[in-house]
Amino acid sequence: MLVIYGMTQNLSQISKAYDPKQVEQKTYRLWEKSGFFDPDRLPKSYTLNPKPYTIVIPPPNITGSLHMGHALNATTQDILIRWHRMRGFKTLWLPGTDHAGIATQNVVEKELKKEGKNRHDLGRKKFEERVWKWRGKYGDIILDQLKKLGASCDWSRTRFTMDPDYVHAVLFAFKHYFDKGWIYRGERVINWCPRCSTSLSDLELEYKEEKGKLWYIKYPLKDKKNASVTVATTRPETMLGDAAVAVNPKDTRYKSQVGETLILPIKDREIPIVADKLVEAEFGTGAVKVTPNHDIADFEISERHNLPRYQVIGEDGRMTKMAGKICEGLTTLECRQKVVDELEKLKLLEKIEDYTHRVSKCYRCENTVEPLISKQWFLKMDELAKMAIRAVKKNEVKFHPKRWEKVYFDWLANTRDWCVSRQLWWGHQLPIWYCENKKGEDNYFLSLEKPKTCLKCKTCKPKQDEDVLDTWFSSALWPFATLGWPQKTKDLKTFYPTQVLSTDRGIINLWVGRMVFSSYEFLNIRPFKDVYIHATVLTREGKRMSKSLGTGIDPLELIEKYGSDATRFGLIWQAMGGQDIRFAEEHFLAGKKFCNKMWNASRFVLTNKPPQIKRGYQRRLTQNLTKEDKKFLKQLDEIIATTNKDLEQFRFGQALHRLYNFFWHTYCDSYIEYTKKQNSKETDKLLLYGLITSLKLLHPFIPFITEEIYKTLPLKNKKLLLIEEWPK
RNA sequence: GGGGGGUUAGCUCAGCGGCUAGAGCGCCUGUUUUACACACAGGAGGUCACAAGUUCGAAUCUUGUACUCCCCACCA
Repeated sequence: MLVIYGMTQNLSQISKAYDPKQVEQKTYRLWEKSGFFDPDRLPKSYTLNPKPYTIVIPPPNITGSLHMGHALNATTQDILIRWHRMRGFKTLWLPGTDHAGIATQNVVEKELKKEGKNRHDLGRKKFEERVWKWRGKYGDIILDQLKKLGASCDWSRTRFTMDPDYVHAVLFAFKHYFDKGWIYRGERVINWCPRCSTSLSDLELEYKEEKGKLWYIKYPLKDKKNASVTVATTRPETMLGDAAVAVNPKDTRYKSQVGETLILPIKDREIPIVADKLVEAEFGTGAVKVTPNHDIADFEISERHNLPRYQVIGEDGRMTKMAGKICEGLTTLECRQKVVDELEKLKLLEKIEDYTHRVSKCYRCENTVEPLISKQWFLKMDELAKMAIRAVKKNEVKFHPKRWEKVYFDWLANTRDWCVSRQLWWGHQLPIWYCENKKGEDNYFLSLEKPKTCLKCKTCKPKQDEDVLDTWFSSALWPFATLGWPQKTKDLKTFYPTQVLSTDRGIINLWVGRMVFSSYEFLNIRPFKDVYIHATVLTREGKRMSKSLGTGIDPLELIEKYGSDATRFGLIWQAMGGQDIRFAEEHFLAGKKFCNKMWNASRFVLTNKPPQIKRGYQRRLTQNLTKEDKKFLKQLDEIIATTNKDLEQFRFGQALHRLYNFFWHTYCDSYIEYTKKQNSKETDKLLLYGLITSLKLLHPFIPFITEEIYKTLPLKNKKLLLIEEWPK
């Protein structure tokens, strides 16, 4: 019989092997019940030194379920959070989810498709209701999964980007930019996904190499019989919308021909030859067809040369009336064949070459993106981008590892104005209203509420713009909108700015940059001090993990198999600061073994007449100790120091390796073995003290088992390890 | 086209100017030594991608080469 934690327990009751299933759920409930995830409910000692420490979680999509990236990122953040909480900071980890406009809309549309319906059958309102219903059912699944991992988020502060308060913040921000004159409506060639019927930003594209052809087409000169200029194109169907042929101004082959007129085949339209620096003389024949409405580069050329515009492809991805009778209504691919056939008949097809090129795809549905001219809303980026650059240049925001700032700078320095409108139904609808009576460009106004009367004509019932905002427009406000902005809330005052943003390298520009400038614009302060870019988890073969390819690994299966602590261990064990980690299951096994080792070492210490020591017991070098004791104390001091240092520098893997080594070899192999031959009260105390310290140091990494063992320690006035004092 | 990683034991990775190059997993031999066989004791296994250079000394620094992965970009 032995006395553990104030109650009598049989030795046989303590299992020889550690079983995470017996511990993890139970322990998580204990933490939740304690309320200590909520910084306002932390014990008094935490309010004496009210230094806040805040991390906002990168809000996962409501379509998501936990994948390896989330698991690694959540563990990383939880380590930082638990470490700081134990160090006495007023610690907040704020969770939440993102409505993820296009992604979620697609999921619900797929569901509808199974019922043989589409969103237009329902209508906008019913469709939105349907998405809300979907969200209610599946929207928080991933947050529940994070709990399985041990994430110590303050769930009472969970936010969603479509919460009423959050919607208000988004519209408030839009109005701010609008009033400043930074929001404008314009016609541009944008990336259009015909399947999703929406515009996409450049960052929302994915590229795929595709084998195609390069067609060489002769465009006859108007005034010279039998003479022509040959252009090369991968998309012959777009020639129906050509407005010119362009050559490089320095290209001697064409110099004399600039200004002459060509006859566009099939359409028999007269088009000029223009000189533009964008054209590369080396490509194809050095002469390029210019299709202003269906190519971003061509649009720019057309602006410089004042060319007319012909819209030959519609938003449905089919050829328009303007394409001509023989092509109208055809898909672009059907039309391509038609055009090629016609050209052959006219003997204007010089040659066809095989050609592999990059095709833009929608990042959500993988359909080929169609560049189209369209009226969209833009946010001026020049000032904002400058702010974002300055913040990092002045070290107010730091990237870890540092090299990622280059990705950030490169994008910001070259970015165009941000197309913030999306033709979706799920999202924050633009607070723009159109007058029914007024014509022309000055026919709209902004109103956050539904206007009672039209601000333009005072008589009509204005119609709201149907577009919604880019989902990233709302996530750009995440760090402060979640804390109550634009209201001057207590939370905002207490917890803002946040300390660390931990995220994936894939969204440095999509998200991080935009949060930085938003924060400076609205609060004149950085949103976070450190941006930690965590490793990307790849397959064992070094390929991207992908659900659709079936190469993904489900972290929940790992938790099931090895336990949550071992899963965290396995991820962090490999997170050495490099960019990629290949999935290797043996590291999770190592985690499981390590937990077992801790379990048994603790069993040994606690079943061998453990000494009674006080909770705040601090052993320091004194003359009463043996040589071995002193050595161990020194090693203990060292591991405390290196753990702190590693964590300060985001060296999570290194910290864990050192702790592993310390616990297994220094503590178990060396010190425990030594104490077996030793009969000294001081040594026994030190042995227990060493265990306590190890539990504390390891708690941020493997919180469940350390908490469970701590529970059984013979300490007076014990608290949860969750809020115990970090070793000094 | 531009940029950034990587190449070290069978596998996944540390080490990034200086003791016989390390860990986990795997493998081999032994041990049921009363915390742990998810363990312990011991062991095999590496021209640190290649080449040249700097240095008293290089896996570590420089340059080049090869292979590989990832970003970005308006080569139609």
